[in-house]
Amino acid sequence: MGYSQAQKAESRQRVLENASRQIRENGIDALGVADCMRSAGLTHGAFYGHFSSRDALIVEALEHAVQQSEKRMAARAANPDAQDKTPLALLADAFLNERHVRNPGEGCALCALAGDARHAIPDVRALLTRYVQVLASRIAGAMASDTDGPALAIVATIVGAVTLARAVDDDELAKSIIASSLDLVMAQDADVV
Amino acid sequence: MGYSQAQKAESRQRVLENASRQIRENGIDALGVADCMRSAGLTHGAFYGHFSSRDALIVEALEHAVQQSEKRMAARAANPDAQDKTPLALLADAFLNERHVRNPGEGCALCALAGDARHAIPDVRALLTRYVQVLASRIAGAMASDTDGPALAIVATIVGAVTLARAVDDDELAKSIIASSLDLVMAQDADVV
DNA sequence: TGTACATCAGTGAACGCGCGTTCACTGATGTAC
DNA sequence: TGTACATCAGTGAACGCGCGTTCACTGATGTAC
Repeated sequence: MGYSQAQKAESRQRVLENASRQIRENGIDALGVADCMRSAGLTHGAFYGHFSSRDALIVEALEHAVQQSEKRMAARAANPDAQDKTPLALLADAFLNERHVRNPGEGCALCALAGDARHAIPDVRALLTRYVQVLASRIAGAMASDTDGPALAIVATIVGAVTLARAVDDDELAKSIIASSLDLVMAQDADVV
Repeated sequence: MGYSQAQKAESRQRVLENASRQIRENGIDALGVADCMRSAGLTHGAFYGHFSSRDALIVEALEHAVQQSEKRMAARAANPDAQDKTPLALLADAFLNERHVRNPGEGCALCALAGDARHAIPDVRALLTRYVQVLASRIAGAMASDTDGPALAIVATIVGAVTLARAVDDDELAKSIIASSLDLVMAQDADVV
């Protein structure tokens, strides 16, 4: 066939972005080498020209997803619109909404893969561990109170709510989980004792 | 070889209990037919004398885990010791402790499998959905307030906290997640506005 | 600028492996006489 | 109570299949002259 050098970089990027979406959508175990190559318009044989192994792709795809999330968080924090909302409300809304629940492939990597992390390779656990800390410090920074106390609990509530809303087979229950959790998180904004 | 009828029932129970522990410990995908037969002291060929398929075993093993958790919750609610703790504190302590985090195989099926549910067969999702509702109504019943509002959020916080504590590769962070989440849950006991 | 050729992105067949599942077989159990 | 035999829990080899990985090959790209 013949492909230019520029096309190779594009191919690689396409594979990476597809894999990043697929692991969030279907889980790490479900990512097949042939699958993600096919969805990038290639055959499986070309895979090892781009990545040294399936595990290497998974780590890079997760890095991509995490970076994407962190960029979005930074952009949202710097964004001056919606000034009627507190910083914590802005952050919580970004995770606890129906669109995010319905589209794991484009959403937060931690919400999508928290359950997979325990069984994943060390690099994956390390990446998600760091992301937990980044998320917690963003939450701590967005809160009225100056203690870091509830930040990790809020991360737990957000991840648990999104995970459960996606887990249950009842749409109404899923909505209630999100609504109830959003209320609980927001309540932490006010009560500086 | 030759085995009595009573032994067959014992074998089946052993396979079921092993599978129930294994799916909580390693996830649903990781449960192999040969693995769980071997850990029950049998060879893989005998499997289909007990269960019609791998999926059928998974559903029964999960049912077993859920029933076990529900029994334990009922027993704890009826247990009169530790009267210095509120009913909600008793419930929260049962999930948010280091022993539970360290031993997913003997713990709550929802905390262990919330992330897997999204990719699992409908029967598994249905079982875990019901369990979410059972847990939420137990929490609602244990609270001072008479509104069901925060119950689902507390379920989310508990499941998220246990999932994250098991996910991260840093023991201190895991402990902080549990401690912070326990504080957040306990705080819901007091503030009847 | 035009030609010859080395490079290398991508193809598709093939590999070993582990999995869920099937099945012919074994031999103690437990029933029928 | 003792014997003959059907039952059936468990064994272990075999099956098809999909997976990650390898590799000989193809043909346009892009460089050297």
